Amino acid sequence: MTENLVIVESPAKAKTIEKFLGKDYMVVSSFGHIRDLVRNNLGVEVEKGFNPVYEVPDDKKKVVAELRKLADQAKTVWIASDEDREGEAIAWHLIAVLGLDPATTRRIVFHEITKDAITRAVESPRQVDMNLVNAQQARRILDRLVGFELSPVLWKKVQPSLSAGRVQSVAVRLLVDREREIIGFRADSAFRVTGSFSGKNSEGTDVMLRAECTKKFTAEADAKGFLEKCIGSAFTVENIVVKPGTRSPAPPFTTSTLQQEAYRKLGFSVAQTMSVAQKLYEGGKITYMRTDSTNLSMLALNTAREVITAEYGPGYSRTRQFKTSSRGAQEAHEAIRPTYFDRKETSGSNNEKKLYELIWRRAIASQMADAKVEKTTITIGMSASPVNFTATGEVVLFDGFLKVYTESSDSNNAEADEKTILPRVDRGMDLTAETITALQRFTSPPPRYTEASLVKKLEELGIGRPSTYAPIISTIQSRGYVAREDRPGEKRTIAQLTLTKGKITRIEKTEIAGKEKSKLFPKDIGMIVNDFLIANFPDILDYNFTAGVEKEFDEIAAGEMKWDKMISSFYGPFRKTVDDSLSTRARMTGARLLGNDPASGLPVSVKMSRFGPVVQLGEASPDQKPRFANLRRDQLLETITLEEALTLFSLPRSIGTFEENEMTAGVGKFGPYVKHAGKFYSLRRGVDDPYTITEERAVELIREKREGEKQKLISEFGDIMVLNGRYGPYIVHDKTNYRIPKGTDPHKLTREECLAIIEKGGKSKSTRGKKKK
DNA sequence: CAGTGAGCGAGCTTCCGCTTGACTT
Repeated sequence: MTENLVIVESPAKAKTIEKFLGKDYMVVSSFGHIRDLVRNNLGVEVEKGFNPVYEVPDDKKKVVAELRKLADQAKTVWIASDEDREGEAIAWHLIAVLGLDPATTRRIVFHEITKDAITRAVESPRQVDMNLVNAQQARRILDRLVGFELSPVLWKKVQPSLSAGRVQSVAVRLLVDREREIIGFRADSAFRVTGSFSGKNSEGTDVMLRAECTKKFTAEADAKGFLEKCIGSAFTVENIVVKPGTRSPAPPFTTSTLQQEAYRKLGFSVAQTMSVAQKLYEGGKITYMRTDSTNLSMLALNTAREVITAEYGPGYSRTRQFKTSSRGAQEAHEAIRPTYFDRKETSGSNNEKKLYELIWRRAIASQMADAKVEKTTITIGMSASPVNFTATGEVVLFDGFLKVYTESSDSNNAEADEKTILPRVDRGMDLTAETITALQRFTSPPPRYTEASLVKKLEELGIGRPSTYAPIISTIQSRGYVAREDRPGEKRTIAQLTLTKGKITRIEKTEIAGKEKSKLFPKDIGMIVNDFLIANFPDILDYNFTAGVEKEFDEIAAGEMKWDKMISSFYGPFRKTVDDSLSTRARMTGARLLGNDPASGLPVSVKMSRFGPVVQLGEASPDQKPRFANLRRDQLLETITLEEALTLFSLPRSIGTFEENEMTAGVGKFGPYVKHAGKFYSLRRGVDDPYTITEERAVELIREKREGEKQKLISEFGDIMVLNGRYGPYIVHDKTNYRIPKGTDPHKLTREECLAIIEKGGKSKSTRGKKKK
């Protein structure tokens, strides 16, 4: 018989709390929500006042049965789910599903996980706040109505199995809008003039100084004219301005900022960051990783101060509490920080070590003193023109938090971040221009989103929650709306004029523009769905839709609005728009006529087909079948030209012979390939191109694959093979794979030993052929 | 196992937010 049963949301939290509460208390976890709207239909009885129809999902049945058993045996049940909308709803569902008495069940909340805080919480139990629960139900029902009414419209008007929702559709819109800005962008260029100056200062020291001209020249002739003026001009230090400044540390991590910095500093994807953080959390090394709060507990502030004082000295410590700035934050948890500040490093995998250190540094730095800097600007005047040159530099007088941590920025402009130290110069000092160069610089389009910068934007708009950022990124990719891709970029020519020793020379350089690494690109189906949704449901696709409904959820939580009234006033007009779009709108295919093929005179068009974007040559008629070709990964229906479309018909093409057999290059089910003697060889993504691949390279690929196959095969006994696979060596027999017992050398296995393993049925459980639920 | 691309129609797809394992050829 348990005296007290405490239910929390997370098992790791249960473990720590149990230690503080002593033996009269048993602490267990609900593993998040235990009940949800039914899965296979709308789950909302619209006619009955939007009555929600709940069920316990299959994967929660076990937890619920266990909780029910424990609750029956306990004298008092305490529900300690998080103190936010979702947590309150979990408490309410628990009471309903476990058949608890609302009057005697005690609802408590922990503000931090310390003995004091927990004892205090236990001393002041309350009852479930139904207004907060209703705000959650309204949120849940609205999301279900939007998702389950919009998606079927897409199935009818665009393609089956597509999806739309309050969050994902706006995430896709951000990417599509940005892509169109990039498509419409025309780069301008201007000449940036920089000079290297030399002189002798009042101490008699020779100094060199690089400075930038304050004027930019659009036309090359103007830049050249300016350089000509520089010949014979006198240069003088006109002014020196020294300004003190301070820099402050960033707040400790939230989910969103952790994802951004782990991407920028460690190259982690959003999902990777969360899975590594989960490991650290389960190991008790960091606090909870799904949080929107920058708040630190009193205990954390105090121990951080002790560690900083001991490690760096009292001058480096400055205790601060940060205000959470993000929209719609619910602050049920602390910021992400190390559980123990005195542990600078941790054990575990390399990634765990790296992420832990990042979290440690960020949290410690947030409790450190400001850095003191001195910014110097030197202005150089010239006799031949009113135009100036300026040099700026920065000196760190006191490093403060910079000793531990500097936040990275998203800009790929490393030059702009560079801080230089300037030499000592004096006002009125004469300078000689050693070289002056005018370099052509192009403006850049707005940057494409990375996974992490998209999360940042969503958070700014108050869309999505810490627990959903990673799933959102994954959903919009798995629906095919967007894809994470690299682009090699294109070469372009830039001009450079250099003035040295009274002579101007001109050279041309090349630079790579538009190179992208691991960026999110909208795909055709994403753009078509986006345009359809904006045309028909502009309100829901509005960037401020979530902010608007959140305001109403807050009113429901405050008891100032009825939840069913809010839902009803949304659903009326929404439902009408759904019906209108179903009855009036035509199918969307993104079709475009590009022109006519000069060779055959046939019309050339593009559209979204059942299997993806295609270019079509000719029209379907009883006596003629049109030809089709797939678009390339880096092409869009919206921007492809007639010329580009026509080259897509040149595959498969012959590229030469090898060992007396013809080689052809093409694109098949599994991507670009070279075919030779009936066998296929995949091309390397990002390296090879079926349109341009040479005979030599194709032969190289064939040889590489043959070599690889040799390595893969460890031994062969007729119908039994020992192979090297992705997860180590294994045995194949009769199309089934068998695990090799640990400690066995796969190279020494005999046919008899293999048979024994097969007999024993050391079968690896294969899900092949089975449908995943 | 290196396509397909029409149209019919059955039956299926789908949301967001809270939490962990399962399970890899």
